[in-house]
Amino acid sequence: MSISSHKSSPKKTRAVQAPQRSNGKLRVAAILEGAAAVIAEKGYEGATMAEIAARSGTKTGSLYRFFPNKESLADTMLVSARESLDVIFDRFDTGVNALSIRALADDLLALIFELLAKFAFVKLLDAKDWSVKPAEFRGALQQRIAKTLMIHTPSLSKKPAADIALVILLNVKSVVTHQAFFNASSSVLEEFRDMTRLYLKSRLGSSISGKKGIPS
Amino acid sequence: MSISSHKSSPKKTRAVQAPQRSNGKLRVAAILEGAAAVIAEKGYEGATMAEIAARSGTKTGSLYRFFPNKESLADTMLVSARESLDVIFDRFDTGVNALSIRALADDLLALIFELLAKFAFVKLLDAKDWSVKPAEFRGALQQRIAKTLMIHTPSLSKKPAADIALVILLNVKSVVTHQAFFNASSSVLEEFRDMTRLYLKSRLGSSISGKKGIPS
Amino acid sequence: MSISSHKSSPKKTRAVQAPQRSNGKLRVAAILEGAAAVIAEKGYEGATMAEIAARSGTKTGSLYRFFPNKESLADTMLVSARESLDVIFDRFDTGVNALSIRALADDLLALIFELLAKFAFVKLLDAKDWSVKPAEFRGALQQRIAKTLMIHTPSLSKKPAADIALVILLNVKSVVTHQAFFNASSSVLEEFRDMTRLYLKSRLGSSISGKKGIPS
Amino acid sequence: MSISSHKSSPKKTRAVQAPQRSNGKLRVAAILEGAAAVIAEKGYEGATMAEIAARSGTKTGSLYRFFPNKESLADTMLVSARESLDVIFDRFDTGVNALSIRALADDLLALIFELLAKFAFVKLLDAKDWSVKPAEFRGALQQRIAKTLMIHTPSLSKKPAADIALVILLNVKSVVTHQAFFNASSSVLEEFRDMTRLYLKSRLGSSISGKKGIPS
DNA sequence: TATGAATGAGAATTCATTCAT
DNA sequence: TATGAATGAATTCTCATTCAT
Repeated sequence: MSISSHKSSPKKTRAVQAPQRSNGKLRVAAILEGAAAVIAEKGYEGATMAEIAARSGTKTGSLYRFFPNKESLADTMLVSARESLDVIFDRFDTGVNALSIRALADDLLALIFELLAKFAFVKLLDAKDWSVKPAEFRGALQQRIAKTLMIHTPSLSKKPAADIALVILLNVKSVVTHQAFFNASSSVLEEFRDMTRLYLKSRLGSSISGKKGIPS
Repeated sequence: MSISSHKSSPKKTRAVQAPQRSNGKLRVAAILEGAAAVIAEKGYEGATMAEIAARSGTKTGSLYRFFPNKESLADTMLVSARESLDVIFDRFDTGVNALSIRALADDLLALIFELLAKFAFVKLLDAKDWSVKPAEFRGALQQRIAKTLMIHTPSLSKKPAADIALVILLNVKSVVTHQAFFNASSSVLEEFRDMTRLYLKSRLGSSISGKKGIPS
Repeated sequence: MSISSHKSSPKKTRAVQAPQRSNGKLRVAAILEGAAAVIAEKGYEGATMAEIAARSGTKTGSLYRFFPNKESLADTMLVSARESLDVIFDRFDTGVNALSIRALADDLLALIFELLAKFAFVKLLDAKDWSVKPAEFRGALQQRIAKTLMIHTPSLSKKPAADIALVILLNVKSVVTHQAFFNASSSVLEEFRDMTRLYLKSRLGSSISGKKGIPS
Repeated sequence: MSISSHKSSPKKTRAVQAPQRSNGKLRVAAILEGAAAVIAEKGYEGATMAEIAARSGTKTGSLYRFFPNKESLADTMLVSARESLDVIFDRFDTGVNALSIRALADDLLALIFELLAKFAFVKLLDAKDWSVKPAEFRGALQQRIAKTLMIHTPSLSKKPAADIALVILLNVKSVVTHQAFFNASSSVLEEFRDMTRLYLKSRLGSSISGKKGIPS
């Protein structure tokens, strides 16, 4: 997959190559890493190509060798993040059937929490988006959560699953962004975990099939 | 669009385009209003002094007669918003004792929702803050919510009240920012209302003092 | 007429004002003059905003106060040139009836020559155009010449008049650009004058109405 | 598209995309060809080394193995074009004696027209030159035309021959650049052909030596 | 020898802030 | 006092040219 496979808006078409030497691959990796860091910190608009370059040990000119513009650089980050999604969730789904609702809430929260930490740059649902890609990513994540919910509770139909997934996602997001501001290891996480348990029990618990553990 | 028309927002003196014989107070008010509008729309970084001036019926030069720089202008906006807080909440507190937990959840949600709509410029908990003031505002809002909770449930002590307040605040924030992206009339609002009810019942309901209405 | 009245391509819409203080008007005039000089010398692409600014005694930032971008700056030059056209030609038309064909050729050539010298920046029919404006200007000039020809020789119909006008225009252009390269006061001008006489006689002379002087 | 298919252009070895085991000569030829194509299309400034490389089936790095810089690459192009001149004109001169003035005008025009099409990259007499080489090429072409004129009309002395040659050259140039802008099948070509006939008759016709065909 | 990759010097454009009238 | 105007620093993006492998 060529790095520059972003049709996006009718930007200029320049010859931008995927890296072909090991050196180049390293450089691209460094750039993506630097970009992730800077964007996570300052947001898309706030991140400057100069700082991304500096944090990658390059000069801006080199950025443009691999990415046609700032947008495509940020988009590429998201695309690769999206590819990790399935891997991570598929593994999670393996054991999901055995979980009590409470455990499901806890583990799902932890999983997504980790995910958002890893892909901090997403700044999910924040400010203005820089392209369609962030929305696509959010959508993909939501749907993936919904899928997992339906695996756990097969009686759940599509629409409510999507709704519940969104709520869970937003809950994690709340904690994440809050921690960014009050890095205090406050008790918020506990509160949200508890609230999510309550919520999930109310939504998934109606399937009286008591097979899954005893209610807390 | 308010969740439930609790209290229609006041007058709302629109910025005047026509030459405005400057009573300093009026001019400052117009500027703050213009700034609020522009920042709500574009965020702090995205807002330009030129546009703020235009939307206030002034010129950039005049902005600097009243505010030394962009940051102080935005900060002042926040400070004046913070002053409104007490007024609004004090009125709300009047009737809060009579509310069932469910009603408390609903009304509090509606109130904060309105508040965030009115002070949209805060872009609460979003991206990078431009100074300490946004955080201070968030803190003030959280504390004010906590105070109201303690009025409703006197047995509640400070720390848990603050935690609960934060959760409620973040819940509203989730709905607000989500709506900004999917202005779809999605069912998210319902979900969050319900979740908040569950959460509040679990947190405030332990005070068995059944005086407050019948459980839903 | 606002300076920035260029709808052109969907460029960003920034607040660009026409100058309102005498100082500003002077500055704009200086800018246009500087731009004309630089563009005449280096062409549109070759001209940098920095050099235009320098030659106008300004900084690039000020350029953008009056013109939203490079293109509109160049276009404005052309628009004002186009406005001069009618004035100049109308005066010329006054006496055109009395001219012999030979004199018509000579005087018309001289007039257009002067014009192109004055509006050297047009670099008529050269390289890539920067917008539609140059083509419009060329078209306007051609049509204006054609009109004059039809005044002189009323029997001339529209199409041939336009053709002849184009040839004359291109002849002048040849001389002008050639002189730019071989600034030698070579005899080219004489040659072209003579050729144009021959050509005009062949095209306009068929109207045997000998009223206009004796053939050379 | 040639005026009249006097001589179909030679082989025209297309640039090869496939890995080209570099016989230096071949590689250089491919580069020159690519450069000619790109420069003809975008002009000297507009042509990028990257695009020239791409169109030559090479990489920019290799360009610099054969040419020290962009200018020398373009210059070399011109030099090789200049060498073709004599070949083409010598063949033309063979039959030139038999031509009537009218035929001379027509054939010469056609020949130069083809030439300029073939060496389109010259963008003759356009905007700023990139070095002295373009001027030299123009001079060489002019002199070669003058030589042909003197072969046809031996009584013609050097200076007038040069003048006439320049006029003819500029006439073709006018048509060429005009067509670049109004690719319309306009009647300009006819007009210029006719004008050139008139002009040549006036300049060469004085040598009453009626040997050459009947006047049209 | 061929060629990915690196880079430094611009270029256009934006904007907060200052200042003269 | 109000406000046009001036400007310098920053930002995105481009490209000829150099270099290491």
